[in-house]
Amino acid sequence: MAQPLQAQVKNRILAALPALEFEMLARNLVHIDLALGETLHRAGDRIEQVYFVESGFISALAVLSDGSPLEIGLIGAEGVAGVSIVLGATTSFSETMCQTGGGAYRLPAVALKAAVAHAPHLRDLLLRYVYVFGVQVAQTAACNAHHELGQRLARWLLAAHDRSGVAELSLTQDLIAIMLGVRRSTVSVAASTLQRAGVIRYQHGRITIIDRVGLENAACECYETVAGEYRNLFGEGPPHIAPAEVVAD
Amino acid sequence: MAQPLQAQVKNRILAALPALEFEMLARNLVHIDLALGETLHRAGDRIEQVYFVESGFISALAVLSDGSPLEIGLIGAEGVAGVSIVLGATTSFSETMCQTGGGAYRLPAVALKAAVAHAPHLRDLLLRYVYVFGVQVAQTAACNAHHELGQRLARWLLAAHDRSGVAELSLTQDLIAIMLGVRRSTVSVAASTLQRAGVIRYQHGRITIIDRVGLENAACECYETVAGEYRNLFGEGPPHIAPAEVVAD
DNA sequence: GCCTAAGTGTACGGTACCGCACACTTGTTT
DNA sequence: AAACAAGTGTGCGGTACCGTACACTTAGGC
Repeated sequence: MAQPLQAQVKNRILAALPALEFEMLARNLVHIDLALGETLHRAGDRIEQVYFVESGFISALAVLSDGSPLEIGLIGAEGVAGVSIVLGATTSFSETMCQTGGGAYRLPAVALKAAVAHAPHLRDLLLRYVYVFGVQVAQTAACNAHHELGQRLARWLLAAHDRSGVAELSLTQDLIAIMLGVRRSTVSVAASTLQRAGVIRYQHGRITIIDRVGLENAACECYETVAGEYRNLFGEGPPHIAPAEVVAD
Repeated sequence: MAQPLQAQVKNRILAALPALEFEMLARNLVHIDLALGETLHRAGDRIEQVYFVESGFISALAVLSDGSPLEIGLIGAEGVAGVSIVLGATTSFSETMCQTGGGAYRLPAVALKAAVAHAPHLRDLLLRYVYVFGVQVAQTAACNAHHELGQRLARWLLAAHDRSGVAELSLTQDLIAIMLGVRRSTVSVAASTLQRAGVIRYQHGRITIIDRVGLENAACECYETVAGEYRNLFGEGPPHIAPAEVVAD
């Protein structure tokens, strides 16, 4: 398991670091494959490792005492799972799990904490990421209270599309329903509406985004609000980015 | 307007600082009175000042594009409004406004940024506060999706009670309805249920908490989850703190 | 090809809250 | 004391989603 070359790293935080700071981490970065459904952090457990996502995306979930999880944010190649250790947290409030299969660079939490103390660019980037992720969570709170499932579903699909970079996602309605905190049958109705409108297509755990613009029109404002914050994270992007390149909502 | 003496400061972050670090801020701290309904930061505006709350409490609101606000978090004497500048943000995502009347120490954002660079305890405390506030927001997202208004109302009243430290609050059902993102008439029903149960009493914009334990029983788990995080913020408190002393959810 | 599990469509009574309206009560102003 | 604004209780049709159940379709293993 050789050290990664920064030029080959897809994670945008790692890629944006000055070479010197990247080298501080590189020794401890281990590339791992993420299986579909794999849990990275369990709610309440110590954060031993952090994960710089390379491909696929990760859900951060709040787990209520009755055991029902609910998604509070998505993490893709723009981010890190377990980043709250840079705020001084030692345990994980949320559960983080991979929804798609993918890859990530794993780094011991202690290594990140140590590096942050001597790598100002890394620290600033991570703190800015914390901020943007916080915006995502806050917008989700408002969205959950105010917007209908059809809009929320469209928003979520867009976010998943942005992060995974692929138009065909392996996702069951069952899973989506858990993420959004609604019945599976409710998702079924909303999804078939989107399908009839021709913006998505799906069969048996495979959702394909056909008409991205149509999906954006079907989504609530929350998508664009959060997407704008993410665009600012790594400096201004072009006004319109190809879907697979976008890092958004 | 003399410099504040640290011993007299009620804000828990300022009070917890080493004397040396407090002195770095003291020159620029200005005590101000917060009027009921006063807005401290407007969504999207630059953060020019931050506010270390001394008394009363402040709501952080997400404002949707249709103009409807929704509360994402409460800030009391345990916290700071505008703290996201320590994450590198320059503008405010949320709107912050005072719900109660109260007081705060105002500090120019640039002064805080400058101090943070040379005051490690201040920086660590602020980052930990950011973390706990984030937990509050995340729990609110889940709560909005899953819990009924009766529970959410009880949770909110407990949080307001903790932060203000007084059992009698000047709050109309109208205001609460906006915070919780529901109709005023829905609050009316839930509130009168709590009143009939004898846990609160209210008339004409004045709510009194009579039975705190009863209120805790009526609230969802979200109260206690977040309260626990806040207890950890300044080190472990005693297992049971007198209501007026609690800094919670 | 057949069997089974996984995934999806649909139905149906029930409930929480919406959206709106209006009457009533309380405190304040003059 | 009268007038008024602010705050609250209540009603009522409408809707989104719950909770649950069941039938149907598709993919994959044998």
